[in-house]
Amino acid sequence: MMRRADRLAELVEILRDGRLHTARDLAAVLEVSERTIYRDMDTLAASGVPVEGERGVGYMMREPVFLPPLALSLIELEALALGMAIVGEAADPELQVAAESLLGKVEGHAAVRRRSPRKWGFGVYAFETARAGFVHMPLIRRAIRDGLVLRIAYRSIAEEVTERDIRPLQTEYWGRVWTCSAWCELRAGFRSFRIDRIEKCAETGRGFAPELGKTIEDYLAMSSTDPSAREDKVGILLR
Amino acid sequence: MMRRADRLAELVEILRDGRLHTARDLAAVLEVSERTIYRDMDTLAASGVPVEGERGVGYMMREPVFLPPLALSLIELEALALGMAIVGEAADPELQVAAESLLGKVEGHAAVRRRSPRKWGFGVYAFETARAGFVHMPLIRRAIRDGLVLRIAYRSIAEEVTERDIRPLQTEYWGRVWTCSAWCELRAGFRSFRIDRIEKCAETGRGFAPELGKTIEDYLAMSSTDPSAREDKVGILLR
DNA sequence: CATACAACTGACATATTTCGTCAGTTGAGT
DNA sequence: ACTCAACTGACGAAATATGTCAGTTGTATG
Repeated sequence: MMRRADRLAELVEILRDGRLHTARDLAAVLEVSERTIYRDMDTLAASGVPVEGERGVGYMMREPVFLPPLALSLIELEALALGMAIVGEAADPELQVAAESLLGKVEGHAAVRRRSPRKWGFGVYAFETARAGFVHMPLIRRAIRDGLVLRIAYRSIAEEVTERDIRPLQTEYWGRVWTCSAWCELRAGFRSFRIDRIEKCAETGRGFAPELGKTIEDYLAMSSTDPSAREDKVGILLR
Repeated sequence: MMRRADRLAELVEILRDGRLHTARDLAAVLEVSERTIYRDMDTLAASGVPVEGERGVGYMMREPVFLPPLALSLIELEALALGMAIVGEAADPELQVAAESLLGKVEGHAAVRRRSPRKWGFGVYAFETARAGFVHMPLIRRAIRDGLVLRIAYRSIAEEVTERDIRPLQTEYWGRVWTCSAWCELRAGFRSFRIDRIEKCAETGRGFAPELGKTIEDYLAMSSTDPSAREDKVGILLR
């Protein structure tokens, strides 16, 4: 029972690697006929999975997707709604849109009962400073994902502007501002940059691979050795 | 195609009302035999949906669940992960657990490719003040959901402690502290309480229904007429 | 205690869906 | 022209789902 549904899920799981797959290969892996694969592709496409096939080439997925589990509890739903509300308020437009769309899908699917006009018993109010520098965040996120070296113009607390190449490792949210931790090629060390103080930000065209002593793990290991560092940082970041 | 799957989804949709349903009624609505309903219930239970049947009584769902849509994009996944990270850091344990469990389900299901040890390129660091008063939040959330009057002991900024009955309407997250907006029966007006300053909090046993002039809509309509109110509030809340 | 109710279970025949096979067509690149 | 691989339609075989029937087993109620 349900073997078909399982196969569809596994198909998506395979296609998530973003690479090319022929129906023949998929049929071999899943131990069904090619015909079945073609039918499954129809089903997936009809369900909104962005899979595309090209004659003579194979199948690929436009963008990675994932299939969530099938049951969330009320409290998980509430956590989701709160999280999306915060993201919608405190993150850059790219993530805002995603958060809205995600919550929309969820609410749209849970369409039946509607207890009150205001469904979720909370509001989220972020600070203006969190919004400054949002323009750079999509690029920074992509740089973290794909390992791109960025060139930024940064205005320090002392109002001095420096231009430098950085290898972004992680962004941090402090409830009021966003920062980006990176390996700074100018200073040859780890630095954290308040994203609202980044004046320019562009790709250099160079990429970077994880390098001993320059990875996010190294950075986190370093910071965690000094227990006072975190509190200090908060103080500095938010004054 | 997929008629069975659709029926299962509709079954959950019906059971979401949290009330009692007999197999006979469900069979009538879905236009299948009772036997099929029993088989479907097996399937749902096997899929982790918390549905329980009691002989001689009927079927009920322990806690409301919902079935998410089947495809999320990468950026939506990232928004979800960020949201859950923030909730996990800045909300009370009940929501923390839910956020963790939700993200766990999602990641567990998307188990295959794992580009790097650190999957999400961000960290979230909340303030200690956000954590104070967390003990009361589950009760407050329930009171908002179910319309319960609460009796609280509140220590004002001036350090005066008052005891009062309130009708909680909404909680707000300000990036650093949580507040609860409520109709205050003592002052006969809307008040916002910093949750970390609530010393005691208990049910009164009384409930309340939406009442003209005392609803969350009235409150929001009122606050929005004064554009400066919000900024003031932030200043006060966060000093 | 008897009765009603409704969840459950097993068996078996029937209906429906799903799958494999085969025999094509189409479109793109070489 | 040729290859590759996505696509399509048809049809029978296999697997699955469903209805019917005939029970059993807890729970609640008079």
